[in-house]
Amino acid sequence: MPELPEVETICRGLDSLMTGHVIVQVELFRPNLRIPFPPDFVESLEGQRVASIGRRAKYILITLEGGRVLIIHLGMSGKMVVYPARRNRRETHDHVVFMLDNGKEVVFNDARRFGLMTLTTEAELSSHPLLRLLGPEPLSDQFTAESLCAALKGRKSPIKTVIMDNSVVVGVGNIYACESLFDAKISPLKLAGLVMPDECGRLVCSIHKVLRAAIKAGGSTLKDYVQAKGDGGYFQHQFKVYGREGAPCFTCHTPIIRIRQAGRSSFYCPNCQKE
DNA sequence: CGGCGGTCCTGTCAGC
DNA sequence: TGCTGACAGGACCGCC
Repeated sequence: MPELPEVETICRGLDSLMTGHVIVQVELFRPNLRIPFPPDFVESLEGQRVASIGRRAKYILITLEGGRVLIIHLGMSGKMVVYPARRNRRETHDHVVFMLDNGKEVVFNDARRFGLMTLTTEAELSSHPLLRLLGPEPLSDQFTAESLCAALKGRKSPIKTVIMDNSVVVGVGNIYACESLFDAKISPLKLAGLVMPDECGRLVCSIHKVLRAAIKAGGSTLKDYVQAKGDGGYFQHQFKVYGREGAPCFTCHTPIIRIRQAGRSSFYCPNCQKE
């Protein structure tokens, strides 16, 4: 499932493919994804020209010239696949097809159906229930050592769980939480409220560094991620701890261990990462 | 209010 | 080979 770097990469791909083009036809192959499609979904999109493509957290935002905004979340397994021309048949788990005025098809395919699509307007975007309570973007000026410190104050959960909390900072999923904590040399088990200001500073720097590197690499490809233009990213080759249980730490050669936190796997080096 | 576990759904892989 | 259970990149909801 795409994390923020993947979503960012997909947005860039979709921008070059869709912006300026008219969506001539929309086909739905099921009545809902994680939530139902709005009743006017198809008619609101057909005939509309794409004005711009944006992103907030892991939500893809497709703004139409008429002022409506299509919100897309890819969930765990969703992908946007582009075909050069209309096809005769569908792939398994193709749920939504957008036909463009240049003949290309943009297809939303999502095996697990944790993804969603809905509509809003530019005016209501920031107060939309899905977006309203989101914390700062990790690569924005709003996410600083000071703001992170303030958000961690008094929190009794482990730091790893807290940086995955979208009200603290958005877009840090399981992979990049593990990788950022390794880079910052902080144990995922350390209680958030005990993370010191200098560690907050390191963690913010590490989140920046890891996300930027991943975006530069075009996202990470695991199993079922496909970039908007059909290419996979290659950041997975740069993982230092994620998925490396039992393998030697690249820094100190201590075996990487895996634990379970809030139902998710955490990978870390018990020697390099301090509590 | 914060934090945790359950849940949505399907596919894949390890182990027997 | 075939079955079973664990696990997978997210995020909401309800319960304590």
